[in-house]
Amino acid sequence: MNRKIFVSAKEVAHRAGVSRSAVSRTFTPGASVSEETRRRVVEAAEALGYHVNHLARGLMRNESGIVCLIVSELDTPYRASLIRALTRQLQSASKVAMLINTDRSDNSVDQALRQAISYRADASIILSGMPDKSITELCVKSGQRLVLINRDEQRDGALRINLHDREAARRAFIAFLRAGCRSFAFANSDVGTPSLMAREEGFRAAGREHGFEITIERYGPTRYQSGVVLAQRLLTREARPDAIFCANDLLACGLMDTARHQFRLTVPDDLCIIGFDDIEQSSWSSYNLTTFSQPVDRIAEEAVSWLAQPILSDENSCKLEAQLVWRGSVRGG
Amino acid sequence: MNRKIFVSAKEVAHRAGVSRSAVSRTFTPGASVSEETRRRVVEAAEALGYHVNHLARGLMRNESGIVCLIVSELDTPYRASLIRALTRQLQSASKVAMLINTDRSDNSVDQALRQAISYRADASIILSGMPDKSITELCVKSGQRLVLINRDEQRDGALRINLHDREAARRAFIAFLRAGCRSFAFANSDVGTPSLMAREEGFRAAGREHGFEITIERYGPTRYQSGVVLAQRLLTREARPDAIFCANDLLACGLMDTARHQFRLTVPDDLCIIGFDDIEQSSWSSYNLTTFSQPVDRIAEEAVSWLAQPILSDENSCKLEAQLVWRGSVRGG
DNA sequence: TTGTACGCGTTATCAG
DNA sequence: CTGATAACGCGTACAA
Repeated sequence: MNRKIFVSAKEVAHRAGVSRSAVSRTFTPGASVSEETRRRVVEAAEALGYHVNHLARGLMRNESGIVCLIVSELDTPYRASLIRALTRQLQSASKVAMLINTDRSDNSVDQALRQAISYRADASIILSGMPDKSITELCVKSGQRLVLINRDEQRDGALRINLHDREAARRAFIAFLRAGCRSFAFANSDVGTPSLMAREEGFRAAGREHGFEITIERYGPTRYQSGVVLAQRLLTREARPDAIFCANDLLACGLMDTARHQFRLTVPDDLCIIGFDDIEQSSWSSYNLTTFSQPVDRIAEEAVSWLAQPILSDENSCKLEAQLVWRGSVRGG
Repeated sequence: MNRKIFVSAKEVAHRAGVSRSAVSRTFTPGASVSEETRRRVVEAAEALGYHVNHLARGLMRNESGIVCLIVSELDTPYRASLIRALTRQLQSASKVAMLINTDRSDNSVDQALRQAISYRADASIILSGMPDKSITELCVKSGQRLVLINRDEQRDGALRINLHDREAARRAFIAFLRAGCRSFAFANSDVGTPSLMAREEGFRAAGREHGFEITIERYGPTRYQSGVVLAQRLLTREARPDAIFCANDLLACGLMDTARHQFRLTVPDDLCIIGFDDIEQSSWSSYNLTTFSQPVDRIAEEAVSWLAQPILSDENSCKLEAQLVWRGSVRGG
């Protein structure tokens, strides 16, 4: 089981009739080796099936090439597409992703970061939860880079990537208003993530400014089933809303399905809906959901390019815009 | 950028006033250390923020604890849920997942396996594509474990996990027959993965046995949009099918949406549909799709528990059943 | 139980 | 350009 017998540089050197250093240099970009030596080394390596030991190299160079992705509920469409974008970008930057699955508890995020430290990861990217301050400080002090995506809290030395959630919420309200809606609601989970709350507050604020009170309902995790429950709560109210902004697309799908199949409402005639994330399902013709797109490629790009740069300042924040994707769940457009 | 300053066992030893091996023993389960020494070491480690260097440990023990997950299109619902199940199981087994994203080319799978070798991964789990035989042989020879999920090809020393695709296809046909369908079609992508082809052939064979000729259509990647195209091709035929078995749920969703919204058909009255995978969306009320469930937890369990066992034989194959999940897209039930 | 000494596979350094 | 040698941080055989 633990009897692994990988071929080492020593064996390659022996076969090629050169020193170990020559082998090392052959596989180190920018090192000076004669064409002849390189040829012989490469030939021997090929024949033996030699591959540089990244564990040992990382030990020496003090740079493992590993970047930890810390995430919960990674089977959720938005998370999955973000992970895909990140792994791709990391690979182009000659890094490799280590994936750590957490549950919603902050404790498990701490545990994940310890794992990252143990593997001497060059960086950690946190997509879910929020680790304890002491642990992030340890990371930064140890020279590990830290990226926080859609987590709002401030952490010295970390890069924070966020969306303009409030602005988006405001635009959602305006869109509803233009569609002639007069009774507004916000459907949220009870998770309370900063970005989710920012959408809620932005929407409420926009309503207030125009003299409307927003009905707010929160329930469960940020998933389809919660959307079902939220629909049942919101659509049985005395003053039934004719416009619902959902904290994300999964909630919106659940809510839309329930509005149609259980309450026999027509979208967008009886009810306008806007979501958030622009997951693939939102473009499916059963939903055709107007929503805000998370620029996952941009997010991944920002994160990875920041990792490649030398550290500039303690306070590093990156705000990206969420673009409104017009589809058929809002009148007008 | 590469100035990392993690605390080492040496520093902990110094602070605790013991030797470096005492520190090592403290963090090695089953080693003999006195209670007093352990206490002092742990205290010092805590204060300094020490974490065992898994790179160095892996180098010594010849066991990195890393397991590579090689996958393409990881933002697809089925893949994402499988990855989630695998990472969870791996973590419970004190292993960690390294995620490598490939495109559909076999070349990129080879590249991924080289990466796995470089990091001295204890094992590689392949979810997409098929690597070259020479490379898999190198893995096995080097003592790296290999798991192939839903890839049919035979590889010495590797564990193959497969589903009873043919059986499932047969049951799908019987279900259609009982529902009173008389004109059958199979909607496939043109990817040609063994498991996809097995479903196609199993369905065709079942049809033949009952004296029916199956219409087969193939198009594009195994995704929603291909389902749209397949619907357009199948539903404009002179003899329109009243039963379509789709190679997977994504195709089924695209096909169902198109049948309803573009062709104004009612499911299951005008058209019965069965999918494969039981992705979350299939249970959404817009689809309510009858389908076969991929037992992702079982698959992950089989894979990870095999990794923990000593190698038993060269030929290791595991066949799992795909359970039929009855919903509303087939009459009767 | 504890400490010393060595080896794991690399790369960086330095003399040739 | 090349080869010898010293690290890197850890586990462990061995002696105390």
